[in-house]
Amino acid sequence: MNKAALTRQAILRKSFEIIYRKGYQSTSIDEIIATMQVTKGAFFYHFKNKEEMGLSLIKEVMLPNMHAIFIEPLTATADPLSVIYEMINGLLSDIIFFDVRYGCPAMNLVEEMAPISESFCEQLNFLVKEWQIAIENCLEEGKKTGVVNLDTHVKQVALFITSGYAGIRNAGKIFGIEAYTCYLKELKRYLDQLR
Amino acid sequence: MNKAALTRQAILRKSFEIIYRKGYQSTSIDEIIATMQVTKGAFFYHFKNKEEMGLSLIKEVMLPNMHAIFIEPLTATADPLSVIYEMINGLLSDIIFFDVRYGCPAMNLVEEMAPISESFCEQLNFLVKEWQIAIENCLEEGKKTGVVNLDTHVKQVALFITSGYAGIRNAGKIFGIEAYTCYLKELKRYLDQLR
DNA sequence: TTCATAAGATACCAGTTAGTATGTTTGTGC
DNA sequence: GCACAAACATACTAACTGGTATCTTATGAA
Repeated sequence: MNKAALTRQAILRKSFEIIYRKGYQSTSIDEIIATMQVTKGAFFYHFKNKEEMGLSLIKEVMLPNMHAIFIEPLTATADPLSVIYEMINGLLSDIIFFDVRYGCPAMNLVEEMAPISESFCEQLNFLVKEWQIAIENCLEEGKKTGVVNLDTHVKQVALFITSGYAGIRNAGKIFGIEAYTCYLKELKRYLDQLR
Repeated sequence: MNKAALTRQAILRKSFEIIYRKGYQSTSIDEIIATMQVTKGAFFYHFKNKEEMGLSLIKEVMLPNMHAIFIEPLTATADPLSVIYEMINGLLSDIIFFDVRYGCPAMNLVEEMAPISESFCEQLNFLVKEWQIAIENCLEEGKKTGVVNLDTHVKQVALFITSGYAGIRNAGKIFGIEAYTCYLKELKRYLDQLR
């Protein structure tokens, strides 16, 4: 990768870090470039404005990362319901990419930007839908092998699970990690009941 | 109520309206006062700064309102699980206080402010906890009358439900009301399984 | 060496932000 | 009708916002 591409990626990574903690709108370009060895000229050389940077951030940083963390675990060959539980459990246990105080970067962006930006809404819709479809496929597979009850509505369940995840990330912000462990117990009960 | 108190309340109501649509940090005092016949002097006469206004907004507008919309329905005398379902159904069907694009005012504030303000976090913790406890009591009552399965962990379930609600409000922002109806079906299934 | 372009630095602008300083009106007890 | 404080109104500031215009340096082909 050449120097220009490295600079661009560095800006995106740093932006992601700060936006995760402060939100998109409250993160200023000045703050982003101040915390790294990059100037405003460089920033606007790589992105025509703040919005283009934000959208690039979703496409080039979040989508690949989320794919690895959210969808990859679902390709495991074990019992689908355990696989789904372990994916959520893994997400909530991850303290490298996530912080209980700041919730989930993707869901935070949905909350903040979906209502006020069509472009953000589209990108985030795509991101979350991809996750849901992966869960649906996982459940469908479980139906075939007889692990998942045949009258399970996979779309409904997938939405129920992803919504629950978004919600517990929200609750974690006010209740701390105890909320996570409490939630996981009930999630397990819920998933078992789909057998 | 005297004129001063009316002015104060008018500021809080208008602030609530705008903050619901734009978020707390992105709502400027200038915008609040510009959309009503009040000046900056009046604003800072009633509130020492923006934060005090925000906290007053939670205490004096949201807490009473939420109490009426979130907790009141739970005091119905019907089957507790139906009561809980109808409360969530009522919340998601309400298009007077809520808009699918903007989600839930309370959960939005949690998402935005809990991570960056201890004071907001405390207030919102209190608000959500009150709701959860009302659900717990409702379930406990159901246990007594034999409607709710005795090995149900009421705390777990209450957290699971409130989280799900917060999450579906989030999902609604990107998927629209179809997400609500889809979610409600699975919620019903989930609640029935607690019998 | 020349020179064109990519990549980045510096300084600045116009608009917006929360907050303040200082004024004016309005109500209320006496 | 006077005193005085509560309840506002007006005008301002200092800091910050996204974005631009202009300058400088590195790179690589001819």
